[in-house]
Amino acid sequence: MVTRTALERREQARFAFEKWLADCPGRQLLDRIGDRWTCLLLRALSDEEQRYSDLLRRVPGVSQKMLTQTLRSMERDGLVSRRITPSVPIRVDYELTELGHSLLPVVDVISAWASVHMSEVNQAREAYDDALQENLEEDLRSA
Amino acid sequence: MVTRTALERREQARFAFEKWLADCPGRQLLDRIGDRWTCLLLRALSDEEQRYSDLLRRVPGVSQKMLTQTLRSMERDGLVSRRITPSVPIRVDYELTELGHSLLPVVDVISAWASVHMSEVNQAREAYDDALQENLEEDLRSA
DNA sequence: CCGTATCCAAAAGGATACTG
DNA sequence: CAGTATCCTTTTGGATACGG
Repeated sequence: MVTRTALERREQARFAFEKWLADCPGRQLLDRIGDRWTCLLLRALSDEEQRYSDLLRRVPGVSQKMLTQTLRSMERDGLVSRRITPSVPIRVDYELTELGHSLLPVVDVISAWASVHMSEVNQAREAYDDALQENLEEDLRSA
Repeated sequence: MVTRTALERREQARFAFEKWLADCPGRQLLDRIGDRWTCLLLRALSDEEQRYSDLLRRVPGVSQKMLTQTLRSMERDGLVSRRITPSVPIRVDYELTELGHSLLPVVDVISAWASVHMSEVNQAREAYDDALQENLEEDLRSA
């Protein structure tokens, strides 16, 4: 019989769960587009290919590090293609692949829901925070 | 003339950008559903209301802390409603609001794209990593 | 021009123990 | 039963400096 400590069993269970989670396709996609820049880059590249320096200017606030990192992982996942022109100075263009294009409708659906309903969310948020505030003050008075 | 240091100007620019980013509805929604548990909970609650302890069991791997935290922020944002039955022992049920329900088609679109295309993404990923590995070995040989 | 490398701060999230 | 509180690790992403 194999002896296992509680820790080992937990590690094992956790590993199995992580595996299950990684297999859930929707979760994987959210890991992919849920970060700070991927969606913005998809949009920035939706119409035409762009060179690195243009993206750096067109996407407000992105740092060189994050631009490179995000573009690399998008390339790795087959969402963009990277074309190098070894001129002087060097020029690199990024373009959405077919797979990348197929993702645009999805982000459109997300944006559409957001532009319709996000105000409701923000209202709910304010109402919730106000109510919380009231309760706090009430607690203070009764104390 | 107002004198400002470079640091102040950067802070200012950054603040303005954060504001712009916060105003982008799509980005806000991704911040909302892009976390580890929100989508899973939306699905778990899609059919019928569930009590806290059921959710804890039905959603594999979620901790008490994250369940409570996620449920709270969903409630704050008007996606779920919370009903307390002060019996002994106490009972708390969570139910999707109308707003929460309206989000289900969105996560369906995400899941749909994922179940169709995620295998392509994984293939691209492997191909990319393999190519990278080949290059590494080549570099070693030439060294 | 197009990156890489390094360091660092903030945030997310898990483990565990405790409470009304 | 339904949480809170605390501690800790991991991940994310920004700032800065340097390189081909």
